[in-house]
Amino acid sequence: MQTLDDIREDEIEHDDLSIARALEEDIIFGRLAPGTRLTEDTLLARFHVTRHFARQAIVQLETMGIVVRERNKGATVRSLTPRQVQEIYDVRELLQRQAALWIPLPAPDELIAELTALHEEHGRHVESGYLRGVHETNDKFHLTLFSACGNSHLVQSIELYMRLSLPVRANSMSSKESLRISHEHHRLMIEMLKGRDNWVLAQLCVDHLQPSKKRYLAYVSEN
Amino acid sequence: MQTLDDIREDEIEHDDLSIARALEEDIIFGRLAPGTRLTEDTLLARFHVTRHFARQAIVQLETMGIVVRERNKGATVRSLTPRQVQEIYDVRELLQRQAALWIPLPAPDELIAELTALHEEHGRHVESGYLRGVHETNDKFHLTLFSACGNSHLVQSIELYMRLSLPVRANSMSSKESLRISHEHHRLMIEMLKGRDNWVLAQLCVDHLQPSKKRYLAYVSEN
DNA sequence: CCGTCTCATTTTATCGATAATTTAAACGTC
DNA sequence: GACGTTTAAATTATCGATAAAATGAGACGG
Repeated sequence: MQTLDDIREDEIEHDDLSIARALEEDIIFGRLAPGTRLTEDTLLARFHVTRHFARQAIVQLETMGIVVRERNKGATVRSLTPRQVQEIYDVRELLQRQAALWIPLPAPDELIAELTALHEEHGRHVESGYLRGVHETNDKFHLTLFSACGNSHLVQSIELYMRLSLPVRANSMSSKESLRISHEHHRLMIEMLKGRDNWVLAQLCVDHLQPSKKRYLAYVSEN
Repeated sequence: MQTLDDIREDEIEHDDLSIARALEEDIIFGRLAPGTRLTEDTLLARFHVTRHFARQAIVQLETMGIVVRERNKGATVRSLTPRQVQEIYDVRELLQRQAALWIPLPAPDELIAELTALHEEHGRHVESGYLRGVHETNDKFHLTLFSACGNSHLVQSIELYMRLSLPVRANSMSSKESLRISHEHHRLMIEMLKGRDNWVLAQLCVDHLQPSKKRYLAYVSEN
């Protein structure tokens, strides 16, 4: 397997936020396994920044919940027990269901248009196998959708839990079939936004979360 | 009014977390009004720590959500618009209701005992007018109660939103009458934990939030 | 061979100093 | 007197160096 030291990013200028984002991506694409140690010096070498920024990036990752830090011991990529996964998804479902219920239906045309555009881009990335794009448009699609509920704090919390479940969702990125199913779900959501039934929409949003959760739990139980 | 510069804490040794806690207290007791500027040098002088810790304390406060930072401009105590207050409380109610619904009833004796002890301490602080103690035992009471739901992530989010609503709850600390009402609510909650009806308990937990929210919204609308 | 006690190495935590940025005031011009 | 420009003060951001802590390897006694 590729180790952290093999990766170099010479050209780009990094600040702590862009480092955090890069590492976040490494995690979702499985380049950084849960439990991996994250030393300051490694980041320092990889991103060519001062200790200050490497450090800040790590505290960033900590507040984003995708890394855990122990005093005087440094950071490791967070690894989730099945119990934690269940807890996180229970809260995720709670938050996303409520957000869906709060969206005023039928949704305005601009929102439909915006989501449709994202949906099409998402589809293109799925077919071309460009995983980074899939991930980005997927998250943006959901965030845009849920923002329609009108409660920015709720959306922020949803975003937090999307990040917490990053390692869980990583698995599902590998199979094109599951990506297509996910894409189809999105289409249905847009359809529902044109209607008037919040409950169906909410149920759809909750169901949408199940596949990757189940796949992950099945995966860890057999290992 | 007392300004930040008037406060000195010479004796005590501070780290960034204890500074954050001290400032958190200042906010809930109204010593630090929303919108107040928080410069590093001020903290430096007040707590006699190096710039490093003052700085870390501020980023702590930022992630706790009780301070906002603008790049190259520093931090100010977060001030909430009525809209934001409404949003925060909507999510708070959602989270706390669900936590209450998830608590297995009837609750085990140890939990009842623990909560009863906290409840009595809370009562003593209310009567003696020791506000710091009231605040601490109050928060501990709710956290202990909600922890019984078995979902630590949900509890963490509840904690976050308790902090976000700090400025709102500050108002309610001033009147002993409202503290007594709150205390009575707690007693009822303990009673409900002995029973089997999650829905009544949940409703109680939601109702418990209303007074301070309403008082705050009424307060800002007349100013 | 096992434990445990140095000691060197690795890694994180802290510090003081300097650089960069913003803010506000002083100044001059029209 | 209003407006734009320059300068000085205040404040935050960044840096490199040093201190402190944890880790692991090897030495030593049992």
